[in-house]
Amino acid sequence: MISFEGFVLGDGYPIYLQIIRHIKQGIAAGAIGHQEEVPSRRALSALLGVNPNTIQKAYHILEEEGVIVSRSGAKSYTNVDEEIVGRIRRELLTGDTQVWVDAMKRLGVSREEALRLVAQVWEKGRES
Amino acid sequence: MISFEGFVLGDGYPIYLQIIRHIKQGIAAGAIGHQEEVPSRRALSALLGVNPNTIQKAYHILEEEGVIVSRSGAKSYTNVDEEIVGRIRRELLTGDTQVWVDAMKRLGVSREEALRLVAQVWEKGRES
DNA sequence: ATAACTGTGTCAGTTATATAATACAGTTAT
DNA sequence: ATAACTGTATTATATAACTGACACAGTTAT
Repeated sequence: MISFEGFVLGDGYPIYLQIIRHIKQGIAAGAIGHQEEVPSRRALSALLGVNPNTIQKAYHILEEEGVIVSRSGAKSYTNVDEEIVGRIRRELLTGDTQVWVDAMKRLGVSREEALRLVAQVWEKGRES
Repeated sequence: MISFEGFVLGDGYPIYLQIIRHIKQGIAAGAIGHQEEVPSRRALSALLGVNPNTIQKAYHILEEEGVIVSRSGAKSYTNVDEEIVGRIRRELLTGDTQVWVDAMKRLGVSREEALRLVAQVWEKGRES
């Protein structure tokens, strides 16, 4: 069963996208495997304190991307093969890094400064 | 006069926030100085193809933060002193880096892997 | 003074996100 | 079989972001 322990809703970013990201992160990190049970729409909506429709929206998109499989009436499960893990990992890892690097460049930060900044911020991690 | 050359609107992120960010980035990078002319609401709205109200929203927030000064009827100018530059630079630089580092940690990436990834992505820069 | 700009404000309408209240049909354990 | 779950769908409502169309007053160059 996929865990949402430690998951807290942020603001300024759509909830359904946060849920999609959380599951993709779990898959990319190897914490979520193949044929793993996904919390039901109602259970997760109750846990997070959001509307079932919001969960359904997230799950529907994940299904379109081939990450989970739903059968009407039955529980939903992850569908994780090598191709999907690779795709998600590239999407998250390279995507996030590219965004950050572009931001640093626009701020006029050199590569060396940027690397130093990372090393500095990495230590006092407030998460994970 | 503040330049919006090379500025392209992204999607999935509020336009007024993109405008605020663009100006703050210019200030943090040193490209925008003190008492510099800001494009009028109407001129920038025409340039970007968005509604004047959206520009007004961005400028209003920047004024509340003390970054620009507007006098009814006259042109608007930047207001950039040492304190403001420092505040903006910390806000963007540390903020962005923290977000990215947290994301990497959630993806189970080690500090060394992350630094290697940065070095790799830095080269083939698609911007700036 | 007057024309062309400037900032500021309001009102109505659209779209996306999220909520709320249901309903219906398929599955699964008992 | 039946109860308790599941996924799926519909309708209505609220709010934020954005658009569109104005109006009014202050500034500035001529």
